[in-house]
Parts: sequence; C-alpha cells; structure tokens
Amino acid sequence: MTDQIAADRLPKLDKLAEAGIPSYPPRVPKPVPIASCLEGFDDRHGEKVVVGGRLTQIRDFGKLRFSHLLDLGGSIQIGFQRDRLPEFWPNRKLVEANDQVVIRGELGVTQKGEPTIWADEVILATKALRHPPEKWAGLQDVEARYRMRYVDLFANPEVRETFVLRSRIVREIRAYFDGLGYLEVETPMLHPVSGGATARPFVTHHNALDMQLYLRIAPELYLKRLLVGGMERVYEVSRVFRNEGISTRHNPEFTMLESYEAWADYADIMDRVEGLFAHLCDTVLGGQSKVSFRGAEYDLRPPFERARYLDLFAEANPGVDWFDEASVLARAKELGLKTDGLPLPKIANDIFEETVEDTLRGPVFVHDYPVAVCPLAKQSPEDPRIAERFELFVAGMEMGNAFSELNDPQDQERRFAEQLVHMDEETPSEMDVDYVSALEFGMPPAGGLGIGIDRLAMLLSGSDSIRDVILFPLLRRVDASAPPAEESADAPQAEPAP
RNA sequence: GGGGGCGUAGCUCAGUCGGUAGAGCACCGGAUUUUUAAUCCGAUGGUCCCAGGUUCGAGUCCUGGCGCCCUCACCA
Repeated sequence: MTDQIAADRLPKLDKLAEAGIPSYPPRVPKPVPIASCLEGFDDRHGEKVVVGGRLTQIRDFGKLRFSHLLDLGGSIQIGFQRDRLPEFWPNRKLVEANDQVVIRGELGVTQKGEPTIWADEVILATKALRHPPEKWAGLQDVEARYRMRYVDLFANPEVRETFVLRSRIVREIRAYFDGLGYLEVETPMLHPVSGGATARPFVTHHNALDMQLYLRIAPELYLKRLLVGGMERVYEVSRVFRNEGISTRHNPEFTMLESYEAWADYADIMDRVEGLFAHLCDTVLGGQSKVSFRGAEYDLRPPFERARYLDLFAEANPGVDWFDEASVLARAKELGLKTDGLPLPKIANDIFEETVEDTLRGPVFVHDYPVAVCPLAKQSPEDPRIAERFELFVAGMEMGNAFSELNDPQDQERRFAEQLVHMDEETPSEMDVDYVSALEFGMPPAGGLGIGIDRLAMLLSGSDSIRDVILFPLLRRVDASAPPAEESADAPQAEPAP
C-alpha cells in the first residue's frame, strides 16, 4: 500500500519554485474534453486546442518527448518538441507522470499516424507527490483499490466506466419516473421507530432531544404517509442502512429506489418495472438488452417471465404444504434448516429461499406470496392466505420487491402486532403508531416498488461484487489512532427501548 | 461469527529443503527527433503486515494478533 510520499518528488517542488513555476496554481486555462478533440480528427490538423488531465507514460527521445494525457472521457498522445517549447524545455523533467497538466497545442499526427497534440505551452496544474501505479498491470491489489478508489479510478479504465454507468442508471431511473409524473422526494434518514423492512438498524442518539434514533432501513413508511397527504406518485433514491453482514452482495449502506403510485396495484407495478427495464435497455445499454453476469447471459428486455410463489414452492418441494406445520417442519429438517423458536411462515419461506431462489435465472416475477411473510402488502380478495406481492429475480438475486400496499389501518395494526409477538433483533422493536394513524386518515389504493440500485448496477456492468459498484465500500479502518470500538459516548449501541 | 486463502520495493510479482532479499515497471543519472508496455547503459530503492516462539540461523516453521479476498450463515 502506498503510504509514503515518493521521496524523489519532494525536491521537485523546490526546483519548480526556483524556476518560477507554481506547483499548485489557483487557476489554469480551462481545457476541453479530450474526446471532443478526437471527433473528426482527420479534418482538423493544425487546429489549436487546450486539453487537461493526468500525464502518463512519458517517453523521451532527446529533443522529442511523447506522453499521454488522460481525462475522464479519453486519452490522447502529447508531443513535446524542444524547438516548439524553448522556455519549457529546460524544466521538462519537473513535470512528470501523474502530474495534472494543461496543454495548449495543435492537433496533428506523428509519422506513424497517431493522433497527437503538439504542445505549444505546458502548464503544470497540480504537482503529484506520489508515483502512479504500474503502467501495464495498473492497481490490482483489491484492498488498495477499495481503500484508494481515487487511484483505482484513474489507473483502471474499466472502473471509471463502471461508475459512469452507475451514474447513468440512476439518471435514467429518475428520467423514467419523472416522465410518468412522479415527484422525487426526500424523507428522513433518522427514524424514531425503525420500520418498513426486517433488518437490524444502526442505532444513534440525538443529544438536544435526548432521543434514540435509527438510521433508516427503508423509506417505505414515510413515502406512504405522502400518499395519505395526496402526493399521488412519489419516489426516492434512498441510501438505507442495515447493520448486517458484508458480502459480495451486501454493504451496510446501500441505495434503494422506492416508488409509490396511487390508484395502482401490483399488476400495474409489474408494468412499471418492465417499462423501467425497457427504458434502461434503450438508454443505458444503448438499445442492447443482453448482459453477461457471473458467467451467464441475461436478456433484460421485457416482457419478463412470471411464476406464482406457491407453484415454484410446490415444484421444488413436492408434497410439502406451505401452510401445514407438520409438512413444513419435516421438510425443514430434511434440508437442515433452523426451526427453533421461529414462526412457521418464516420457516416455510426459508424453505422457499433455500430450494427456489438460487435456481431463478430470470428475469422473472415471482408473485402472490403468502400473506404471513408480507406485513405491508394487501391481501388477495380471492384467497385471504395470499398477498398481492411480487419480487423480481435475476441471476438468483432479488432485484426488486413490490406489492399492492396495505391501506387498511386495522389490518395493518394487527400485522404489526403479529410481528411484535415473534420479535427478534431484526423485527421492529415497537409499533409505528403514527403510521397506523396516517392510514386511518385514508391512503388511496396504491402500488409500491423497491429496487436495489447497487445490484442493478452489478447486473448492468457485469460486476461480481457489490463493492465494485460502490465507490467507497465499508472497510475496517486501519489507522492506529482509531478509537476503541467499545467506547463511543455519543452513539450508544444499546438495545432499543421497549 | 464458522471454514479456506492471501499479506515481500512506489506498482505487478518471484523467492526451491530454513542458509547473503530478487525481477519487471516506476523513480534517479546518461544516450536518443517518431515512441506509444519505446529502446540501450548505469545507479538507487526493503518494518518480507505486527508481536512473540523454535533454531547456530526465519520471508520460509510454530503461536497469537491485524488487514483483505473467497465461502457459509444472516440479509437486499
């Protein structure tokens, strides 16, 4: 890991000062993107341009020097000639690989036809005190890549591309929902009552109000309050926090899209999801629809396959009745699943996850879940055991979750109470009575949706790990000055009050 | 939290049976007006993750710790 300034670079600062060249000038001429210089290059020889970026790969030939200049959108060869740069030439070695420079020059080609900017003026924009990573292999060390993402980004072009892609995904998600008349809103991240999902929350404390607060595990209950308030179509691109394990698919903070639409049901939301994926194919993927992920190819162009939860369950577990205790317990034992103290629906759903989820290549909508595993979804009018809920699976990963939103306040209160009976560290510790009150004012029938943006970005960029689509994934701190984990006066991690 | 793997120069990596710490790139000096992983000559560069232990001798073996990766569990 690079944790020392390259000793040979410090003396350069003095030499630059002696030469009257500022190492960190407050302003430099504004460059144009390198990509724009390369457009129609053949007809533009002799044109003067100003480009800027990081200098790489210097190649010296006595009175001639070549290098490349890298900016976000591209790179181009820079040619330095002694005769064109009489003032700069004696100081040329003070400007090195990794420095940020601005080049004023003329478009042209070399003898071998390489597009080149022949420099007329070289302006040091920022002196770099550290060496660049190895020019051929780049930065490979996984830990260093995550801890020093800023190096990873300029050293590894595919990393830049992935994060540009992620940005486009988020932009196009916004464009899609904006186009449907949705309002983008912001709801609290600090929740007095943790809810909207089953997950362990991060606990914190507000001093002035002397109040325990939770970082949100989902924005759901606030967004639905907005439906009560008459905001008929809302969405939020929301960072959520779950105090749980870290893996290639999990980061303690991650980004979810949640959307809610009045006068819609879960079937309408399926259309929305398909519409969204079609939009992403058209825009982000440039009309393509096939992505390759973890060694397999997936076609993201709708329509998507549909399968009923209980049909998939029956197929994978012949003779097992999801709703029958003896049958479920026997099957769970057979699969070696934990059953002690767990409510029956939880066990049955574990069987589903164990036997079905990994096999779902998709994209596929799994729909009509047993109501017992959907505390916020509306019951089916045809079958009271079933909730109007679906999840979207691709490559065995849950990508989205949606339902016809439960808006019966008394039913909601019963479901919350039911959850509290089987309380564990992941279920909400108390009932969100304010949410139930909100429903008592009347929430229009609505369909809601949650989509994991990080996993979507993994799929669209072909990234195996969630850390490859999160700029700064959570890592343990390594500095010696770290405070002990146990002591943190301002943030007691006590159990939630009853 | 369990299991497996890894940690050596700024970067990418070798290091055999326990016997003087290595290469390429980068960097520094020199040559070079057409390279683009430039080339050639020369030089510099080490807390072998940390702390103990075994040993005449440890990068190598043992114990403990730290960090990261994979995997299982939990979860989205």
